[in-house]
Formats: sequence, C-alpha cells, structure tokens
Amino acid sequence: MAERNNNEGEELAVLDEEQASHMAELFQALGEASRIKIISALTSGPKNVGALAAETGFSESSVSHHLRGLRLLRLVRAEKQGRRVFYRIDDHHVLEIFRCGLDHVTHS
Amino acid sequence: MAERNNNEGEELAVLDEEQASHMAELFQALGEASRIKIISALTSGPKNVGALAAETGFSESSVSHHLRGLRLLRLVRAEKQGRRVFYRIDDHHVLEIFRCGLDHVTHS
DNA sequence: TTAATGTATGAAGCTATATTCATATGTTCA
DNA sequence: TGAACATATGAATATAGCTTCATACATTAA
Repeated sequence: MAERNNNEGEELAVLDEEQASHMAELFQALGEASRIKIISALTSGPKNVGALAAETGFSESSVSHHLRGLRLLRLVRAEKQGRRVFYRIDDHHVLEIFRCGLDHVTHS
Repeated sequence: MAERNNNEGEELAVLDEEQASHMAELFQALGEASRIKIISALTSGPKNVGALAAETGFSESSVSHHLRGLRLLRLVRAEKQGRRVFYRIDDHHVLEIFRCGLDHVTHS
C-alpha cells in the first residue's frame, strides 16, 4: 500500500483520499479568476446571472456554467424570483476563506 | 470596457484582473488532492522530498514538480541540508486557509 | 575521481476544464 | 397564444495541468 492513513498513534497522518479530494474541490472552485470575480461580486449581496455577467464582463452562459459548479459544491445558493435567478454565497466558511485569500494577496 | 474596476464611491467593485488572478493562483495551488496531501504532510513540520514522496505515495519527481510550483508562489520554502532539501510551509496565511478549508470539509 | 544518493527539470501524453455556440426550458407580457 | 426575456445545458474546441520518463545537477562517500 502506497499510502499510510492509519492513525496508530505514531503521528498525525496525511489526510485520506476523500478528505484531500473534498478540500481540493473546494479550493479548486476558488482557483480561477472568473469564479473569484463572480464570488467577489456576490460578497456585496445576492445577484442574478445577468447582473453578474455584466459586472464581471463574462457571457451569461459562462457565468451560468460557473454558477452551476459552485451550486453543486454548495458554495452558492440559488433563489428564483420570476424569470430571474438570484445567487448568494451559501456558506460563511466560503466568505472566510475568500477574505483570507484576499488578505494573503493584499498583504504581501 | 467590459469591466468596472473604478472605485468612484458607488459600491465595492469587482476585484481587478490582477487581484483576481493572484487569488486564483493561491487557491489553485491548493486545488488539487496531491498538493493538499503534501501541504498536509508539511503541517507537522519540515520534510524533505523523499519523505514527502513516501508519506503521500507519489513519485519523488511528481512531488518535486508540485513543490516547485508551491515554492514559486511562496507557499512553501526550501532549505538545503546536505543533499537533502527540506520544505516547510512559508506563510501563516497558508496554514490559516488550509485549516479553514479543513474545517469546511469536516464540519459539513 | 567514481559511484551512489537526493533533487530538479524538460518533454510527452493524457486528462480536465473553460469558453463559445446552439438550443432548450421556463417566465412574463401583450 | 406568441414574442421577448432570463437562465440552463450539451457539444465542441482550445488550453492548462498532472504524471511519468529520461536525464541533469549537486552532494557525499569510497
């Protein structure tokens, strides 16, 4: 076996495959400038797809694709209002991580 | 102009291209299970390439490639000791973000 | 110096993903 | 009902990235 995930008291082991994958998924969702901009736009409140597209400069299709991924990961939540769909950041962890990343970038 | 990066007092604008790219770079570096495992292994102290390869189950070449990227982004720091090179997490922000992500994954 | 060890790196192949285009679904208004 | 609007989605193309392999570089030991 190539990996050692046992917790047999020796020392803190490397994360197992599932934990590592989940964490990677989370960070990967934030690991692209397009999505960073979208999430950044959402930090000031819920917005619909068209507004996000206009604000970020991406096509509505592209924004919608990204939002789908973020939705599946539960980083954003969708709420339908008429023919519009408003998205908001779903998890306070997400905002925390986002701000932490912003800190890292601005204070360096 | 497709984007609005002006801070003319209206409301907090979307991050500019450079900020967004830097944040994305940071998160992308954490956005892969291999690197998450490597960084996880480094949370318990400095380790050399061979040790990291053994602990994570990846080839030394692969680990070295990953470390190069992490090094260039200043997420880890290298220190040569004889013919070994020990790596450590370079920035407390990195550890913060890592733990935040771990929280997000474990408490959900 | 030669051999062995530890790490770094370029190239190649393969997989993953982002954006666009076309189209589908659903909603409001006339 | 039909037309315009808002969003979603599948397919396709293009680009990026990961792992492996081969090899180079650096250090230590003999």
